[in-house]
Amino acid sequence: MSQVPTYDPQAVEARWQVRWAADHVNEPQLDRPHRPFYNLMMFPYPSAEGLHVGNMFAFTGADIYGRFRRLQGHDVFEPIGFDAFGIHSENYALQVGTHPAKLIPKNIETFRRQLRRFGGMFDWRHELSTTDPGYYKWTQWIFVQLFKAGLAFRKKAAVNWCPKDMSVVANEQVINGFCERHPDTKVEQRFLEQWFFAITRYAERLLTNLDRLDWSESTRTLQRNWIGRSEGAELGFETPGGQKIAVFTTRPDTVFGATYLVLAPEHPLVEALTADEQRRAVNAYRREVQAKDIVSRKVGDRAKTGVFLGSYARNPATGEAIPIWIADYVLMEYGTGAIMAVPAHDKRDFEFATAFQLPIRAVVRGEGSGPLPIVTEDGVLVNSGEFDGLPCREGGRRIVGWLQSRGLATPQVQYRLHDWCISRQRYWGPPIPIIYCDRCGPVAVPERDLPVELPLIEDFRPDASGVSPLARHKEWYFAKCPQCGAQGRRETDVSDTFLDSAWYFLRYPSSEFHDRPWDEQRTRTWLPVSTYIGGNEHAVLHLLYSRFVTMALQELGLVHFDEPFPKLRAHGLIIKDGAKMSKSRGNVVIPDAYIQKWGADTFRMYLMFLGPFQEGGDFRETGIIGIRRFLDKVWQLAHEALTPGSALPPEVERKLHQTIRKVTVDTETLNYNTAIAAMMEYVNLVRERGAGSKHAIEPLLLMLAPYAPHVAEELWAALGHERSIFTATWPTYDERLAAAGDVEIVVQVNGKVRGRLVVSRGASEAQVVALAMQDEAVKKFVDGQPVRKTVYVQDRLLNLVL
RNA sequence: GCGACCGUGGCGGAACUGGUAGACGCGCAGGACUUAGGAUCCUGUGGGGCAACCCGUGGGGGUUCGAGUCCCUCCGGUCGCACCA
Repeated sequence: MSQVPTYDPQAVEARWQVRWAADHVNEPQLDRPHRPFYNLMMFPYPSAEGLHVGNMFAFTGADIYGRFRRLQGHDVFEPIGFDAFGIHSENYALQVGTHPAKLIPKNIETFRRQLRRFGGMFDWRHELSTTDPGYYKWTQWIFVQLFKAGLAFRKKAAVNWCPKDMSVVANEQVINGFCERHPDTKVEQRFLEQWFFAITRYAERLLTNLDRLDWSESTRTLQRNWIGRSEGAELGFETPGGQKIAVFTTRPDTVFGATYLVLAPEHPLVEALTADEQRRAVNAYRREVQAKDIVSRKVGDRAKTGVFLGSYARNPATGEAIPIWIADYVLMEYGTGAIMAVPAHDKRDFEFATAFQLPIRAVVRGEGSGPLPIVTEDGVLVNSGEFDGLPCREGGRRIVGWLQSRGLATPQVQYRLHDWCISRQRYWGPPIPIIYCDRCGPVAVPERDLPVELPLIEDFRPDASGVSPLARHKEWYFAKCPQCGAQGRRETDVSDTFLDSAWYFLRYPSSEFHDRPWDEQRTRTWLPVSTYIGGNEHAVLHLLYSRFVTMALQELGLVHFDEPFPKLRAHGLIIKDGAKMSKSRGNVVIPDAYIQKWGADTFRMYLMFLGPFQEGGDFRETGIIGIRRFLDKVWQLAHEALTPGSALPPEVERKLHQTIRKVTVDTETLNYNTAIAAMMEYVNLVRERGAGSKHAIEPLLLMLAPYAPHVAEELWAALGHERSIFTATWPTYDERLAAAGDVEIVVQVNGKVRGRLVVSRGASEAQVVALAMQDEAVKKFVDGQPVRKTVYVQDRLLNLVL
């Protein structure tokens, strides 16, 4: 009997990583693949701290899936890259006093080393970094395409300004009024002229397409809520001065109960509608509101404040003159910036009317009719003229029709989604490729002049002026107008990082082409992405932006599909001691030391064994040993299984087929934890029966390969195979063999388990009942009483009801 | 406040369409082998009870022959949205 060598993960893993690279095993044929499979994972932001377990958890789960598909005969393309532009990187660079252009390559180097070490099946030929001019050339090119199509435009608007970042940020980057990157910093409101992408034009499509995407329901719900569609009508309230105040409402049925109007303090008509005697009060209020930051204005159940303008408008339904107020609970950015207040049927209006003693008129009678406000849409209309007695919904439709015929209403759909503000008054990003010319206006930089390179400047500090650092760089700032040749000025803002990542999946398969952003043939072959795996923290940001960009590109005829990620799976979060890992808590786990100690294979499997991949798990290092013991056992078994061996004992054979079935299903559905448990059960049985032959072990190694690729390769080779295990084929199972053998049937009396019987599969009810009645325990509980009813579940259970 | 998800041993977690609750692993206890062992192997391990049995999936109620799974209600937690008209 030969001596079994010791399992030394470091040696095994190093050996195979070198072999894989040398033999190009992870590099699929991109031009003529048989069964292309694009396995995408969300590329990391290369932080200075290096890859942490959260990243590794996500990448391992995605890599297992890719390797699984590979073994099932797909040509799997699994690229990786770096999302290295952005305020986050830049802030860190400022903090440590190193130029990001120096810092980022170092970080990327670290990430590369870690990503190679953990054994991902990456095709390194197609690595990309968003900071590479060869990449951001095309980010700028996309901007130009959208600009030419009228989808990128400049607009002066109230935008979110983060005083820490000293830049504007998108709505999606504001969390409860605080900056995404600075949870203690409230964003402010500034009126700036900024570049926007017209994502709202796609709101309806972004919403309806969700129905046909194979995404987890939670992610789709997040996007739906974010888009925030509401149906209603725009109603016109006329003033004696001839102005028409437009209000958006989702409850046109309650218009008879509108007893006053409220405009946002910033509403353009405020000036004109203010009566002289109210002017002082109105101006004071508007100043007060302006001084207040957005957060304290929007968040919380603040007491209502407001001021009467001193003028009136006509309720289009009742014809009554109703007072016009301004109040900060009405927001300029939603709807028309003005509302009709129906205090009887809206909580906010009710509070306001109560505070200022404004009239409250109920126009809906609900079931039971509780105290005001009655907000239900299930009631019937009252005090509404000819519409009395109609149910709310129908009444609403009829009222809109009636007002529409008088030019005072239009049915309308509103979205919560805003256009995407992409300007950033910062340095570390791709310059927006626009030149301002006094004669021609904003002109796109011609394609031949792209990229507009980000100049390497030492003084890249942002300031609070709202003007980018690039504006201080005069020789860069001035440029000739591409249209008329006159002296022009470059746009000095850079674009949002989320634009970089909104198209990276298009670049991967075509990354070697320098004359086109993506090759048409390659793109037709590989896209859309087969499976996308990533974190739910990007549910609205990255995923929504990517969908928008793809839709726009499709409409421009630049890609052949409108949804980039037909199948998306969100992984869970790894937590530590019940809490999210974060630098401030000091509980961030860095994988390197664990990989050093246990090896990448053990660590990969351990992470996957913590819990369901899509739910995450709690990291406790005590459990790692269990996985190591398992791999040790596999190692031992494989080395003892060098002979084909005789046929498997029936029990082992059955278990093998059951295991293949379970591991196949569980891997496909990303239930890696239970797949691993099934392999453990199988190994336990093989050992118990001493059945460790080649027959028993080879299928196990194939199933193990996605999870622990290095050790699987090593043992596969030890069993005499010359080619990589990833050129072999995933094992198949025989449903008949998996189901063979006897079964244990539970016998219940009145629903309580009283005995167990082993019978052959498919035994009839009569046979089982007869056997059960002979069982001592069962007999005791039946105790001679007549059995009123029997419930028999084939191969599972018999219940005797007395 | 609104919406979604969740609550199972000492711990992480299993349990297909309602059908043996606690798979698998950690930990723990006892034993074997050892100079030694934080290595390895074997046995046990939800709680109570000597046992027969009884009780157990956050609490209470319901449907059912049968409920962790379905329904109602309450409690607790996580996430998302939050004066969106």
